[in-house]
Amino acid sequence: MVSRPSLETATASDPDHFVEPLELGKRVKEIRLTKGWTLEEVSKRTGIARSTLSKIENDQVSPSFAIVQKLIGGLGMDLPQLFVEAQEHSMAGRRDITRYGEGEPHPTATYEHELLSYSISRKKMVPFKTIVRARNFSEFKEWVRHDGEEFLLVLSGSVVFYSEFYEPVELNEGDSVYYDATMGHIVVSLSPEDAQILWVVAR
Amino acid sequence: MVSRPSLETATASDPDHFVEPLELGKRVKEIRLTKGWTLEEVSKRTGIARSTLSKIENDQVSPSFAIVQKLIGGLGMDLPQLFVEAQEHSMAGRRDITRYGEGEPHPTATYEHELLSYSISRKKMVPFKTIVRARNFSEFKEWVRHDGEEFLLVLSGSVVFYSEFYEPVELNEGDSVYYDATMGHIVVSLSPEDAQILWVVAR
DNA sequence: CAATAGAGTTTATTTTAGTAAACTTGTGAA
DNA sequence: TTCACAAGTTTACTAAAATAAACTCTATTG
Repeated sequence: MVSRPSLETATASDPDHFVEPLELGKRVKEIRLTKGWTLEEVSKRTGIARSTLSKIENDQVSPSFAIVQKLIGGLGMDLPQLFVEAQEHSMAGRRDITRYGEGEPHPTATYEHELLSYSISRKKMVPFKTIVRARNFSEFKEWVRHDGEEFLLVLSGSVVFYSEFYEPVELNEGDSVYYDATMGHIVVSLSPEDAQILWVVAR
Repeated sequence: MVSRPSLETATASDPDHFVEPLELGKRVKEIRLTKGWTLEEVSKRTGIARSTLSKIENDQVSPSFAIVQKLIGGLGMDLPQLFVEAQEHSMAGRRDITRYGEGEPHPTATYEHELLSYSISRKKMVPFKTIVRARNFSEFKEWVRHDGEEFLLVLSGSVVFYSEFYEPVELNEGDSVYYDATMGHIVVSLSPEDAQILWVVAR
């Protein structure tokens, strides 16, 4: 038999377009073994030949997208799961306390932010308390706008919440609003003292 | 020339393993045009032949995973982006105000929850205010435990925050804690009046 | 209105993925 | 030990993807 080049060889011969192999095979095998399935069982579930599955697990082929889709169906997982590294979540069993007034300060011209739980990175939410210095819509050059969703709770004082597609609305102590942060949004104080709010952002 | 079956035909002949085609081609073309690139430019960037790109965009082939990886690199996108339907996020341009005391009540023996922003579903975070009725660790049968991460802010009164892997800690008004919610966690009031806290959960 | 060139498609061919069947390896029963 | 067979790998082959080159279509220019 004429030996065919292995995947590795083929890839190495084309270094310009080498991409992190993503260890697809390893990942698939891992999932299969976790569920205690044999190649034959996965073959029945997916309609992919046993031999093909073996090659995929050993990185002897670069499966076509059609095959990858069958795999996903058969292994009962969604696409991101297959590729995104089995990232043990960074929060595992952790907690982070922030005492009153001891957050990380982030002052700006219009807002005075105090970042809470700043010692844990890579978390799903970012909570911060903000003293709203701004009194006027015009103090902002532009709508504030960013990815994700935002929750706002008025802790003290009262504010006006401006948002791109809605009329401005007054919010008093204890009122809250949940909104799409890609929509322009701006908050100004209405009370004599600067209002204080809690903000939580999630991407 | 002998005509070869189209992708559609091939798929249709194997209905058992038919999966949503995911309109990969459409998606790739969309991205390419957005960036104002020609097939030739993408070819140079990815190392994939112009003809192959054309076929991918027109769903005439089911590209191999190696090709998909090159595509991702060349188009400057990550994998999920390529596959996850350009899902208009459900929050698009929306906001939801909850006035003080007007959330959706959810009383339990130990906690009295008031769900905020309950009219928007499928959001990234779930915020609620809770009056902590419990005074004692023993009022709970089991650790409370669920997926995701949780942020807690004490709005009034003082509490003790018990968590599975840490010593109990006293939290007073304005203190906050961010933690992994899969770790057992329980809160009890310490002050004469029931403490009130804000909770935000993200999955 | 040729002639040229840019962008995309199709053809013809090579290369690689996908499969059935043969083979290997390991395990346990008789 | 030998037989059976179950799980996985490799072989030999077929089907399909990947490519270069030829082609089509538009738009532009002299």
